[in-house]
Amino acid sequence: MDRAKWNRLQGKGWKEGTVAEFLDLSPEDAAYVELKLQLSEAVRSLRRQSKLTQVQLAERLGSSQSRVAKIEAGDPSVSLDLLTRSMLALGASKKDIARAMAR
Amino acid sequence: MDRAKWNRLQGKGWKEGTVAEFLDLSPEDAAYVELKLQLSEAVRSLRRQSKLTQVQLAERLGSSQSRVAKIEAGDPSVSLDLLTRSMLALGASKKDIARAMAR
DNA sequence: TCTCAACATGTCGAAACTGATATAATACCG
DNA sequence: CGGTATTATATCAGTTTCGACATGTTGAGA
Repeated sequence: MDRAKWNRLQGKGWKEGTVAEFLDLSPEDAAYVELKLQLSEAVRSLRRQSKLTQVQLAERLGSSQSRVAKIEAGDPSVSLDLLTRSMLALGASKKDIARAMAR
Repeated sequence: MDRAKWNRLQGKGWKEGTVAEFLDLSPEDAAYVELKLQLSEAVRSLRRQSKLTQVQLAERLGSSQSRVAKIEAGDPSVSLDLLTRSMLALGASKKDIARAMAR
């Protein structure tokens, strides 16, 4: 998976949109991108449901507000590990995470 | 999640066993460890089903045999990202990955 | 036994990811 | 309007994870 390609994804708007078959991504790469985006959406959604600010989630994570913002923005510098740990920090179970990924 | 703690997990046998409530891990940390171990098992299982050697999977991944061995050994130096990309390289879908995680 | 393919383990420099910091938008309320 | 809380974006040095390499172990077949 190419870094530059991933970055181009960021550039465009594609807020709401479904996915990224709009670039020449292999099905594999597309699935990987989707997985990360779905988790980032799930984090934002869960955090809001929990009535937490980004600062508060950052505290639970031992991280910073700016990183939480990046997590939720689908920033390419955010790993699946961090996305997953964010879900767990919000009280999500393995099943919850699996559900968010399978969507 | 403490690095040293994760390393101690490696030390003990606990091959087959269910999980890691045998150390003082928070439910969160335990879930994170479980996720990684479940995926590493899924990778090995899928690779064998596909009749591939570690070298062949490494080629698909653009990686090396030694890293694939670590992936399947649940080595702490292996990220969820790499585990996930391994599953995808083996043809797994998002749902397949979710299934492996929810187990 | 010897050979060979498959797998395991340790190490290292390079690349990716991280928290922190600074600073800029945005939004709500007085 | 100013003030305050929340979120967004950029940058950077420290850490983690990476592929690669070297080397060791295992198991099956001759």
